[in-house]
Amino acid sequence: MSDLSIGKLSRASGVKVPTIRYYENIGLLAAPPRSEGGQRRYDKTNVERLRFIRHGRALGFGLDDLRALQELSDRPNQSCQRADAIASRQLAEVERRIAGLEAVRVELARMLDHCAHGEVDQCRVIETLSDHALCEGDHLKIS
Amino acid sequence: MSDLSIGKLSRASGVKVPTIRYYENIGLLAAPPRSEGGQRRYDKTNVERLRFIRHGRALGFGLDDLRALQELSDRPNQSCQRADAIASRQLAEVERRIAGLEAVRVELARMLDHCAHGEVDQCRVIETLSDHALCEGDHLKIS
DNA sequence: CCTAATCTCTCTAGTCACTAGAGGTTCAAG
DNA sequence: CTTGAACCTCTAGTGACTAGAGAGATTAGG
Repeated sequence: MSDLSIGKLSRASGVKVPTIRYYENIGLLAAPPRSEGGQRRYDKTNVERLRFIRHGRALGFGLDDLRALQELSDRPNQSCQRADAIASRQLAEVERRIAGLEAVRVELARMLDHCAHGEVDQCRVIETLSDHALCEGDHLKIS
Repeated sequence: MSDLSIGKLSRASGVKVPTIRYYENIGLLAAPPRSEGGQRRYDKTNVERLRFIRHGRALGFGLDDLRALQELSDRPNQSCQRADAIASRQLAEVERRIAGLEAVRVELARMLDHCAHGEVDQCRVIETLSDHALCEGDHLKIS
């Protein structure tokens, strides 16, 4: 019930209208019923669903991961094997990212501090970023 | 000096061969001199440069940011204003990401724990990700 | 010096996750 | 019942690559 147009769904979920249609296209969001004239009519469950996607995306999950996670939540009472696989893969990835971001956070903070009373040649971001030390956890997305 | 082929540069920097050519195409890496037969010949400074790009990318900087940062490092002794702007924007973004990932890390860990002896309906990752509380810092890339 | 294996060249097209625009139709407020 | 906002489909463009075809260059071994 509560019959939302795509525009209202967009405002409620924070996902842009064309993006919602795109998600439908690629099968990430189920095609909703249509009005007489052919316009999409959603119910509130879609708001939840899109928020989930939005936050997941913002945190770096791929659409495939989100699709998998959604499927799991659609039929619970299954054995957890698949969920477990997805989750532990994601956990490792998330931890790796946190570590990398933490390193950069420190460096950016230092840079801002130096910059507050100096010149660019005080800034170590470039050095820091070309530093080979960062390569340890080098199963990065970027080859 | 030290005359690297594109393949050697690739191995030394960790950036794939086609990606190096792509960076040249879009003007992120200067076009190097060529051999008699027309092959690219690099020197060691390019290794540094590509490492910088690689790490920056892996940590979420866009190519435009990296281009800007590079330009700054090419002519230091400038005022730090621009570098500062880039850096503080990135710092805010990085901190926001860390916070979000931290929340997800906790949820994934809990999920794995539940999954260890249970069913999918115990899993709260989806709830967590659709939670509106995450919306506070809502200047997310994903609109 | 010659050959074979390995690189490298350019170019086009594909990927992911959108985003923008054209050109046309439907809905809902007044 | 009109009018203007919102909706429809479709194609094409974005960023940051990645893959493949087909042709030419380089280098190590014999």
